[in-house]
Amino acid sequence: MTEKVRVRFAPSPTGFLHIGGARTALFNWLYAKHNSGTFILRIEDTDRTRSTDEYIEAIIEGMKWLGLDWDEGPFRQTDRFDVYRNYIDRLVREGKAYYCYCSAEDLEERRKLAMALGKTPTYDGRGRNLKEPIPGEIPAVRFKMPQEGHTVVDDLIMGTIEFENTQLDDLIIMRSDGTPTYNFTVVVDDVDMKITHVIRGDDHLNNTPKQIHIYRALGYKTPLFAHLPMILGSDKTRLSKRHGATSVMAYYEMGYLPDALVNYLVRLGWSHGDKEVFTREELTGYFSFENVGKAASIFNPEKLLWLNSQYIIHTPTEILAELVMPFLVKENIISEDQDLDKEWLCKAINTLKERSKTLVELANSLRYYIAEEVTFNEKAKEKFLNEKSRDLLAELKSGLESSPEFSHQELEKIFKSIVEKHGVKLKDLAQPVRVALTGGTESPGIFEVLDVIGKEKTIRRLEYAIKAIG
RNA sequence: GGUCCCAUCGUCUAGUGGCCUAGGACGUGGCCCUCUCAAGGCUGAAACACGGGUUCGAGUCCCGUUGGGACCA
Repeated sequence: MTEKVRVRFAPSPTGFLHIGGARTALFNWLYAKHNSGTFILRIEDTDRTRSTDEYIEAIIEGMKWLGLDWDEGPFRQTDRFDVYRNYIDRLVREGKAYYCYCSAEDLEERRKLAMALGKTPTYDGRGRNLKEPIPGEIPAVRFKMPQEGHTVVDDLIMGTIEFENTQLDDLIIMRSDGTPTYNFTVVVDDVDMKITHVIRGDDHLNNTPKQIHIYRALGYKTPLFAHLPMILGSDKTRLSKRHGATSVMAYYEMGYLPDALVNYLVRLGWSHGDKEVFTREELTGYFSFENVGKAASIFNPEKLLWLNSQYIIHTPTEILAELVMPFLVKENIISEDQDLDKEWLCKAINTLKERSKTLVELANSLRYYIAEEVTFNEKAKEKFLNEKSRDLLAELKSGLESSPEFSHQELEKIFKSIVEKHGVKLKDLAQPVRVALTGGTESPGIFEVLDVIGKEKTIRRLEYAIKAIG
C-alpha cells in the first residue's frame, strides 16, 4: 500500500552547514528513520559561481558531526546537466515550454514600468505564440503555467493551501546561458531520485505550486510536501551572522555536544508533550509531522547551553575524557603529544562534569589539575592568602606530611582538627586552600580537589602559597 | 507592490470546544542544601495580539484588524 519513504536534504554549497539547514536535514533524517526509509544527500550546486568544493566538504563534515548519516549520495547537480537538458528539450517539443527572447534588461524595464503604474509586475507571456526563432539571439526557456483555475498544495504541516493560477508566471526553466534554474532542477532531481516526501523550509512554500505543474507536465506524480517553519534570530529576522554563530561546526568549536544541538534543534518546531530531553532512539521513535508547529521559532542560545550542560552531565566520563582531549590541546593545557593517565583524568572529570556547560569550560577547569604551577587570581589571593590563613595553611601542610594516608576520610579528619583547634569555620580553611590549590575561589569540593591533585603536588602548592603570603 | 504563511509567558512549547483558576522547559526572583562554585530540591513573577461573530460554553471554530515572516523580482 504505501511505498517506501525516500527523502532528501538538498543544501547548496554556498556556505557552511548552518543552523537552519541542519534542522531541515535533521527532520528529513528523523522522518526517514522513523519510517525505515531512505535519506539522500544531494548537493545543489547549479550556481557554479557561488558553489565551492570547500563548502561541500564543510557541509558533509557538519552532517557527520551531527550524526545525520545518509543512505545515498552525495549527488551533485553539476553531474546531471545532460539530464536537465533532455527534460527541457522534451517539454519544448511537447509544447509545454517555449523560447523567450526577452533580455534581462527588457524584463527589468517592464517590471519597473508596471511598478510605476502601480501594477503587479508579471511576465506577459509574449513569447508563448512565437512561431519562428529570432535569428542571432540566444533564448531562455520558459515553462507554460496554466492561466486559469487554481492549484492546491496539500502540505503535511501547513495544511491545504490554494493558489490562483493567474498568479503563476511563466517561469524560466533555462537561462539563455544554458543553465537550468532551481525550480526546474529540484523537480527533475526529486523525480529521478523517486523522492516521496519533500521536507524543506517554508521559504519554498510559494514555489511549490509552480513545481507541481512541472511534475504534471513531465508526467509524474507529485510527492508529499512538508514545509518546516523557519528559525529566526532574536530580532525575528532570518538567522544570520549578526545573531552570533550560525555555522554548525562553530558549535563544535565552542564545546557543544552534537546530541545536545540535535536535541535543541528538534524542539524548535516539534514537541512530544512536555518532554524536553530525548535520546536518538526516542526521537526517531516519536517523530511525526503531526506535532510540528506552523509558527517560526527564535533561536535561543541559553536553552541550548543548558541542554549541553545536561548532556555533559549524562555523558559517561570515559567518553568525555576522549572528547575533551582536542580542547585541552587547543586551550594550551597539554601539548599535542602529551599523554594523560586515563584513570586519573576520569577522576578529575568526575569532579567537574556537573560544573561545565561546554567542553571548552571543562578543559579550562582541568587546567589547575594538570598544570605544574597555579596562577593566582589577584582578588582571590588578596582575600584569602593573608596573615590570617598562613598558619592554617602551614598547619595543614605539616598535617598532610605526617599523615600516612591521603583518603577522603583522613583528609576530613585533618581539616576538622585544625579548624577545631583554631576555633574557626571550615570555610575559613577551605577557601584559602582552594585558592592555594586552584588559584581561584570556585572549584569542586575541597577534599575532591586534594584527592585529584594528590599529596605531593598539594604540599608543593601549599608551600608555594605560604611563600606568596610572605 | 502582489501572493502565501504565521500569531499561548522574554524564549521554546503543551493545549485538537467543557479536564484551563492555561501546564512544562530555558532564562529570571526567593528559599533549602553547602567548604566555594555548580548540580539538585522547593517556591514566586511571567502568556492565550485586538475586535467581532458561531456556541449553553472558545486559547481551541469562522470573519476582520494589527503585527511578524517568506516568496516573486
